[in-house]
Amino acid sequence: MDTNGNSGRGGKPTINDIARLSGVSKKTVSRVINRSPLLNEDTRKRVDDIIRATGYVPNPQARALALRRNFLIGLVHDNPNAQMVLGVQQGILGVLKGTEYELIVRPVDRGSTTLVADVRSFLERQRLHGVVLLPPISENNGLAALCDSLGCRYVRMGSADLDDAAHMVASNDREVVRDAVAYLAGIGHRRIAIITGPQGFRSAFERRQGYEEALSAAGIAPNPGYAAEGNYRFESGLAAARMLLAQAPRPTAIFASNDEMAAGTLHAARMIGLDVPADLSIIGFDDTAIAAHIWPPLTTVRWPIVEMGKAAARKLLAGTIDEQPEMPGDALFPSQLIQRASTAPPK
Amino acid sequence: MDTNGNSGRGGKPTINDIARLSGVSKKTVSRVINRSPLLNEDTRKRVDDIIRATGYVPNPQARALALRRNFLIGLVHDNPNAQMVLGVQQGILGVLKGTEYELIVRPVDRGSTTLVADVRSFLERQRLHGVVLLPPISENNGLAALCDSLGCRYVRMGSADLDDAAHMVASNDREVVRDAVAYLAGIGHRRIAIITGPQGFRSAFERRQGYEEALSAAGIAPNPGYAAEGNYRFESGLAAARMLLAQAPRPTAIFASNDEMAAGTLHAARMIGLDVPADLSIIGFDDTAIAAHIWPPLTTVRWPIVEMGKAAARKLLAGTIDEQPEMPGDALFPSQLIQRASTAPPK
DNA sequence: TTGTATGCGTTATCAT
DNA sequence: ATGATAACGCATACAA
Repeated sequence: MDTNGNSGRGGKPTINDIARLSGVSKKTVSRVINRSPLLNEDTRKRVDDIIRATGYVPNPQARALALRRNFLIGLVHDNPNAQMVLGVQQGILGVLKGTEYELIVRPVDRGSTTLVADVRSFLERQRLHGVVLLPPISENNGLAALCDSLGCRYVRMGSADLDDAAHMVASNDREVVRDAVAYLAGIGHRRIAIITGPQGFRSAFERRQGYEEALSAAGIAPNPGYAAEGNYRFESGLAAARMLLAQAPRPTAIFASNDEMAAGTLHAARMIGLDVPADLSIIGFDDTAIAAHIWPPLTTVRWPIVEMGKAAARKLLAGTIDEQPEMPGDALFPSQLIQRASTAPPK
Repeated sequence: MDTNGNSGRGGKPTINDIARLSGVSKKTVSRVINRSPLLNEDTRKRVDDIIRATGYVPNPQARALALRRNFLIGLVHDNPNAQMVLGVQQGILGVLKGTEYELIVRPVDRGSTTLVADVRSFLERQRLHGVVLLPPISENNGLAALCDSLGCRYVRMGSADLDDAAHMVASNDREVVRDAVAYLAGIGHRRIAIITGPQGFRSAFERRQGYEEALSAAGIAPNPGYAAEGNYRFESGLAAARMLLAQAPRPTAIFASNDEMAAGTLHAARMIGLDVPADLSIIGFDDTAIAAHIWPPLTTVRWPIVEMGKAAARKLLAGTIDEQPEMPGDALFPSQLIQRASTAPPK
């Protein structure tokens, strides 16, 4: 027996109400909802009018059960960078707005040995439409394979092409760092040091590669003492910079692989009485809020993170009735060097 | 006919598989899942063993349909402050971890005339277990009433008690600002200015009240020229500070209602050659990453935002099988003054 | 304490 | 092009 359909008293209208009101079967209503091509235009319009008039909205829970798939987009990450998580969220949500999709946020522990198993049970339970994988876990090929095997769409974000265009939103870290360091060389610096990100992060690798390529292009011999590793945190930048600034001869410029470490570098310089940029030029990476607000305002690299989040969401929605038009730049996300006041020619 | 249950071939086990395997009805299995008290301990254990052995997990979509309620917690906000959104998320997710609940993030537009209608359709569609309302929209009583009428649990976060304990997680902004300004007075400042937050924000109101109460307690007559309004952004802080510093006599200390505006104040001071803290003391609010990383490190107020997010989630989960123990501090979230290097006695 | 029948609101299958 | 009927997987009412 089919009793769902509340005959107008209380509650929200169901597909049966619409069917009864428009004098068709519920399957036909379903076809209207799902934009089935094999539908008489007249009946489509008639049903559509009733839907609009009643304010009917399909029940997502029932659809999820029947389709064995939810209208949810997952954001799976290991909180590498607050600015990034929030920027990506903002981008995704901007695209999801007005669609029937919602965003569900899922932090994971990249160090855990059960990482893949955790994500698996999450995906199996929630039956998401798709997920966005943030670095560094986006670099895990096992996770991508898992999504595939579970029939869950995915898009990986990262600093290099790890996957095909449908599954990847990449920035050009290497290239832009090459430009940044070339800029330092161009204004006369020869003793240029780097504070790298932690080993195992693709972003750290790419940025260091860009640094080395720029040195090489400028004919500067790499100096092992001019490279120190940080972990993307302020304190590590401070420590790394102190080490770097203790070298003889002292570097006249430091590229820090993110803004937080650049801020640490600034503190380190100040602690030994160095003026920035007169005695030391500093370049950061990310263009977080801190970059423009410290003194001197930091020359840094701006990463179009919100746009990348949007692109990821658009790729996930491709082929659905909520499909968003692919944007021209969805394949390439050029970062750019933002020149502020922390860089100057060496004395 | 009852055919769901896949007899072991492919797919994940359903409640019917468990029922068949343990020789009971599916209703009994359902009782085990939902911890029904009226259950023979023997059968409970037997079914539980099968569940564990098979790795059975109830299908959330089916439960949602039958219960007409989802196992989702919503975070509804209007992005007032990135740090805050992320901190609350972190707190909520920390509590949700290990439970069957997930977090769904929903930005809204507080300026929209359809705000309440938007939230209504969101809640009606998703049938969330509960929502966390962030300021400033948490100050909207209509939203709280809406949640109530929809049978959706809610917790409001804010700077003052707007609701009963079960629905409110509040910080003591007024009190802590009173302490902060009293501290300035205590080290000798008499000309203390304030940069307020935007009108209409309860946090702005509370912080200003705290400022005025402290002045009054210190026997300092309020000077209208020593108050300027900002909008919580860097640029507004910069502009407000320039105005304040143009007053004669010039204030020797400025309390900025958040860190970003405090950073703007620092820039304004530097632009006219003032030394901080020798010529001007500055106190901020939030203890965002920027506070500790600018120069000089900023004296500010630390707001236990992550703990507040946790408390909100715990209140939402109260009474469920995933109930988390109430923590001692779940009613009170004392902020504290973090003394760093941007404050000193006046010259 | 446990089981039977039925509902939850949608989509899929297979007719016509 | 449209409809009748059976899934989808779990919970509730009522019976036993």
